[in-house]
Amino acid sequence: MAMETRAVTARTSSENARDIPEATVARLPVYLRALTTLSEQGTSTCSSEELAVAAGVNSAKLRKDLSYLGSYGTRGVGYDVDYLRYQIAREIGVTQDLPVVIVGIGNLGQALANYSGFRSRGFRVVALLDADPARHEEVVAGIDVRPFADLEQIAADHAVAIGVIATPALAAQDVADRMVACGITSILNFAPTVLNVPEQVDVRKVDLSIELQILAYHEQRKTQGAASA
Amino acid sequence: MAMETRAVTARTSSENARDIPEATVARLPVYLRALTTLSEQGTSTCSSEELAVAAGVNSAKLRKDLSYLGSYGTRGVGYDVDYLRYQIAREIGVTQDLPVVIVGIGNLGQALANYSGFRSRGFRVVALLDADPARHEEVVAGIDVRPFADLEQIAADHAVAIGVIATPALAAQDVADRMVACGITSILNFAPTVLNVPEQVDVRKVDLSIELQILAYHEQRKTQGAASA
DNA sequence: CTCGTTTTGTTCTCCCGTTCACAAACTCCT
DNA sequence: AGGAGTTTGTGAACGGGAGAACAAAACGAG
Repeated sequence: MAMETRAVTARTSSENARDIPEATVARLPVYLRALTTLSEQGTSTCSSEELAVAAGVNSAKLRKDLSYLGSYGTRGVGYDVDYLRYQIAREIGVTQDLPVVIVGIGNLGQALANYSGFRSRGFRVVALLDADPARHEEVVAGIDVRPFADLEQIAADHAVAIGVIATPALAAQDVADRMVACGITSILNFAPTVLNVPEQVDVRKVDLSIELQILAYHEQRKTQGAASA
Repeated sequence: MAMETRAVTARTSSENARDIPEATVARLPVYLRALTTLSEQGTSTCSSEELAVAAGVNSAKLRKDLSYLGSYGTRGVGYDVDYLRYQIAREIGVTQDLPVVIVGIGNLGQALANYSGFRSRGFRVVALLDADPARHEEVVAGIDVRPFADLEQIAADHAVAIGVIATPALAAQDVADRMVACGITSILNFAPTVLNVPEQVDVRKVDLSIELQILAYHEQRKTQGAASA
């Protein structure tokens, strides 16, 4: 317990594994994307200011974020785009493709299966699962839709650690339980439900109507202000 | 400029419009959803502890969040589910449906158009737009797909304030510019790009591969730790 | 070789958000 | 009517992140 607060600073032989603030971790993928774009445009070097603009953040914040990874820049010059890109990809852990399963092949699940960004950004969809037998005939994005019962076999075969839930809200908790039982330790949840999982399992949720409602709140504030003016 | 920092605390006659912390605003929709679920289960009253569990947050945080809206609970008793639900919906501004346009009717756009959660949570999709003429024949979710050029007309007819971008990354900035020109002041962006908009326009972004990459980072940390143990 | 310029890496300060802990307030039972 | 038991609402301490500002380091000109 009390030990853990110190234990995280204890280093393995790699010495590379410092703990990176959560806010920084959430921005690293944004930097990675911006660097990829710069690289595709033929830029080989960039300053923190340029990269910050491309990523939509403050340059001081960008430099501080990068400093948690190490000193990969050159003072007076800037950063080598491809080198920094590789270092960030390595830090995130997407230098080779990670296997992912998608459960729930409705409209959203199909959209996710067809999303090319997964493949190009370090992930490989190894299976599509659905509880509805009527869907097991289908092929989506070149992948057979298989029964949900196959989850255990597939997870074991491909060493899957990441699962995506795109089912209706009512099914989501059951799916999550089965995923956890299969050894999946990271879940991306699109169903509008709070998932109950063991502490060691990471869950991130994406809720479309929540995002819209946040916008609606600010929208209301704006128009209210305009009405009184 | 400098005036604005004080201006927000100036109250209109309603006196209800204090400024709510951004972190709280982001959680209000979660509480709203939890209250709806409780209401559908026939629960008429709940304590902060019960609601906190349903929403997946700490009960102290929940109470503090609600305190920004006013005192809608009863000490020693708890909260009236339907009453609190209405108060939160009113604060967010979703007591009546808000019109929304979706641009980009690919896989993701179709999934969004078919998503029933929009309608049930305070939004109404009034138009689907796509730049590809081949799609203008189609009907998705009972709504005609129309040319992107119709945006201005539709935005004016329905007083649309919220736009959803589900186009490829390259088109997103152009779409955003056109939306802003049409008077849209809130944008939900699914394209993997940083959007450049005037300060008064709110943008929220949802990036699927970024979410996965954040999970990948923690996944890597977990398995690295396991390897050394 | 030295000086000026550029840009990184880091320190310091401030602010927002979270959490604890407790007083105020309401209900119910006797 | 009064006291015991709950539960809300909030004051205060705490931790983390954001941004400004600066020192250290690299490069280039002369």
